[in-house]
Amino acid sequence: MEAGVADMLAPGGGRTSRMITSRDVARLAGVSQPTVSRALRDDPKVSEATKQRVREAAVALGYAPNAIGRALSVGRSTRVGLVVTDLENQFYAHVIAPMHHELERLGYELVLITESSESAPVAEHVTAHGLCGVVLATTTVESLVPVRLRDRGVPLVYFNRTSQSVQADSVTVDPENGVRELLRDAIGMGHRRIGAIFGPRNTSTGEQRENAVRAVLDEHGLALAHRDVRHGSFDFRTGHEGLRALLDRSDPPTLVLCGNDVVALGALNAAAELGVAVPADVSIAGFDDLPTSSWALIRLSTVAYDLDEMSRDAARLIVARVEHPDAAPANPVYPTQYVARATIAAPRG
Amino acid sequence: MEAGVADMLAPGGGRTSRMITSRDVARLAGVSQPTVSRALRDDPKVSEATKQRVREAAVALGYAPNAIGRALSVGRSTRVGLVVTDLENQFYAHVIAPMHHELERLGYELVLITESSESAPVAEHVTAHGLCGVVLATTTVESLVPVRLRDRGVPLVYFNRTSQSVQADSVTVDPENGVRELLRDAIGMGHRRIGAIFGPRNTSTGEQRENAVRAVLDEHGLALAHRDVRHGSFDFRTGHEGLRALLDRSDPPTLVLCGNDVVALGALNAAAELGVAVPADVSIAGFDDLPTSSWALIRLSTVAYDLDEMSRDAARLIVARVEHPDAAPANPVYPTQYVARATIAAPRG
DNA sequence: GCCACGACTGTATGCGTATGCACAACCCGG
DNA sequence: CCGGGTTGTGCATACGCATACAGTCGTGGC
Repeated sequence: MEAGVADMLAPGGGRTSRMITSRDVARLAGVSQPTVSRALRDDPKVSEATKQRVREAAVALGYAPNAIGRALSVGRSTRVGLVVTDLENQFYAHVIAPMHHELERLGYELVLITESSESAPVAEHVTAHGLCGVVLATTTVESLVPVRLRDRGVPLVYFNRTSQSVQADSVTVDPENGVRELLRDAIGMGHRRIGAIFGPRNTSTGEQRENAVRAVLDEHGLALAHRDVRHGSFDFRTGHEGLRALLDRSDPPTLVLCGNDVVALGALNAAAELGVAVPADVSIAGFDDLPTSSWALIRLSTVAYDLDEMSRDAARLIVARVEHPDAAPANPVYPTQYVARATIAAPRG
Repeated sequence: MEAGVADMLAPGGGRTSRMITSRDVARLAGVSQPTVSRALRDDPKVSEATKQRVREAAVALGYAPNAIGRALSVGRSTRVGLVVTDLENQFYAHVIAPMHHELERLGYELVLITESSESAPVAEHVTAHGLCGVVLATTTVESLVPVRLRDRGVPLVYFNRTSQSVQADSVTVDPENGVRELLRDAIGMGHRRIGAIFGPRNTSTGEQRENAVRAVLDEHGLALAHRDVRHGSFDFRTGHEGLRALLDRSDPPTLVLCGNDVVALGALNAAAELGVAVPADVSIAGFDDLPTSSWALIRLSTVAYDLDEMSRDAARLIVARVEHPDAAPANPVYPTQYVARATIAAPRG
């Protein structure tokens, strides 16, 4: 709280001191600036003795090469953008963390971009921020963002999305196995009246999960009643409002499938507010298996896949694409499994 | 799934096309490059007519000024680093989101830095990434990071931390009021045996909250028994293991205060696993009031403050410091209130 | 013993933008 | 009608780094 001690430096808040450049290192090492550049990048054309001298000088001065200068010089940066909708959404935390880590390991940086309603800005971010590539974790099917990017020749990878119009690397999950296991279990328990709170209709992830559910139900001779399905965003509120709407009727579904775990968490909490017991009165299922879903207070039955690996792979793919623009696109698909916990049980009666 | 349609572009993955520069715009608008630069930055020395022409040309070409070039030219970037420990920690999601948004609004970018165990890298990140300033949301009291940064003249703001040695802007919360309200309530309900799972001993936030608790307890003639207090990180695991340890005894505390909400969530879930009822068997309190804490399934009684505003202010402060290095430091403090929910009730017996 | 060649290192230059300065055009008052 | 000021624009250059190219050695082969 108290300031007290007279600090020994200038009082006025530090003027930002001049940067230490490769030229400073060059002067100290007694070589030219380009030699420093080459030595520190371990160019074989520089003698070992010189490298040693340069390295010592660099350490002595606390020199670190300036990424700005380098980016300008080589014509591209080492910064990849990650486009998301909502940074507060739990889901994204678990893609940002591994992706950030992997990119750092590869010598790249992660730049967060939140997609505002308009589509133009995203493409401009790229030039403005000098991005070398973009991971799209949010685009709706008909979005113009990917075509804009492709038009500008910006390397691109889809995260949990695909597109017919723009061919590119992608990482996606195949919901089928998990959904099949889940429904086999649930239907075996006696669930017939099944509802759903799906994600956005205009995203390939949303569509894909919805299609998987409908297909598997069909195999069992079941179908979703139109009045038992809701659509919305992949967020808490969608699940929260969605479940209230589904239960606000005389004959609600006995099992509600949610577009993802965050939606399911919204639904779970809505049930708690309504005094509706889960799974005694309704069963609820999620998709993603976020860490929160395994909490003792939650115990959400859900469809799991390796989100960490998927996020790291996305990082690897965008880097590979940036460094080898002409390589064949890679489109790994991650399998899913059903994780049975405590939110699905046999229906009443 | 199928590739099908022959795409009309080159098959080999796009070569990244040449960037559109201010010179291109200049050519199209029939002016010189510097004029473009001035016009787009709305320099009053450029005539309105010229500005108009330049703007049109820029739009026509889809030009966006290149941040790299600009940064190199002006000698500093518009990128501020945020140093955190763990990107998966819920808490940080709620500081990153508002901070990112505010920085963007101010024309700056957010760069995430996870503090690895070593302290040296952070300082090097600054030069390497060309950061113009840093927000430290993680530093332990004795860390060398702030002094290193200050030595290099890097603008700095402490987030939820303070330091005696390095004077700088900061945003901090004052736990006192919230803690006092909480304890008045709890002690009024009959709690006497009170335990705590505090955060790290070597952070000012941890210390400060601990001190506040001890001081207020003292006012009531109470004290923490040494065996009833645990220390750890501000994470789920600390709360989870901490509560198990505290309850693994014949005479456990009736109320456990947690260093923050994430710790409290860990404790809450540990209780659920142990079959210990909250608040019937133990009461539990948090600190931060994260969105999750107000879920119907959680209903955590906690100490609240305006984390959004605090995060935005941190963004504003670092920008102000970067732009006016000699201004007097600002050290806003955010007040706290107790939010009574469902995890604190009168103890048994 | 001379030339060709390899191994290093220095020189010159470019990346995209911003800015100090020079310069041109114009306006207005005297 | 001319000079000084004002306004608008171009020119030259700098930022830090990387790289093509030129140069300088020294060495080995014949």
